Amino acid sequence: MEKQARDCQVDEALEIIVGKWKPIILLLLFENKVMRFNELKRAIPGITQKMLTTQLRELEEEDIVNREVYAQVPPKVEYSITAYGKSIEPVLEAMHEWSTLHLEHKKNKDTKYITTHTR
Amino acid sequence: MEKQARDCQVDEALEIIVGKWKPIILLLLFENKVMRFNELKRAIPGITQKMLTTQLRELEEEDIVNREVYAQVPPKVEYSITAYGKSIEPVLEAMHEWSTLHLEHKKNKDTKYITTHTR
DNA sequence: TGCTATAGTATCTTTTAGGATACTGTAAGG
DNA sequence: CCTTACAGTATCCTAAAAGATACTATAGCA
Repeated sequence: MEKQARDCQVDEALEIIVGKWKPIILLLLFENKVMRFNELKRAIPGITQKMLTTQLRELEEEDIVNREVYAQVPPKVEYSITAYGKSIEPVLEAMHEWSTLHLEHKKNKDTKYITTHTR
Repeated sequence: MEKQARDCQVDEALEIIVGKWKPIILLLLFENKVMRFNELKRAIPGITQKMLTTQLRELEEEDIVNREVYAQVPPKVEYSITAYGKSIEPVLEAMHEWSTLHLEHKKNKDTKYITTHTR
């Protein structure tokens, strides 16, 4: 039953990355090192405050993202990737590379479909 | 706005792999090359027929998995990874590796927690 | 004659993720 | 005194994913 064991481990990684906004949050933090809450919000069109909060909390919970609160008014909260969080970058990169390939593959299928069924 | 472009591409990969049973299905097919429907079902404890069917159909749709039907009774249907599907293996592997690390990381956190709060 | 194996469908219900909207407190600036 | 920026909560609602359960056809076997 070693197959199940392996599966569980893949699921572990998935749980971190899955979430509609997590990949983009991580990519932004990898690029910019440190970002404030509203900075992230502005950089991610379409996200609501609630969604940004919950996704960040989940990433924080898993020790991927660091949250630093400054005792100021108006509030200032900075997010960054933890030392441990950096270890996930290769996974994002593998996915990014494959996605590029996949988009290409889909494009070709579509083209084929169109030329086959039109004249 | 190159950030959004990158994000979209990661999402592409995620859509393929996400689905509660897709990783284990893919891992099994990578290992065993060819498997019949019920063979998969028996290898994945807890999955229902409906779930197995829908997940396989989605993978087939994306050209990751091949479905071969034999005109027999009782039916015989064989599933395998397509040539294109093989290209996704590095992604699974990156995730698998990181997951191992992550489990280790979590274990350490838990241990720390326990020793800190008991006596 | 009934039973089994195979590879599914068809329905219905539950669970979870995601989203819309409104609200909070407080300092600085006009 | 009113408004803005900031970083959130609190509620409610919808849509999508997942799950439970029952059903299908048919050849071969005892």
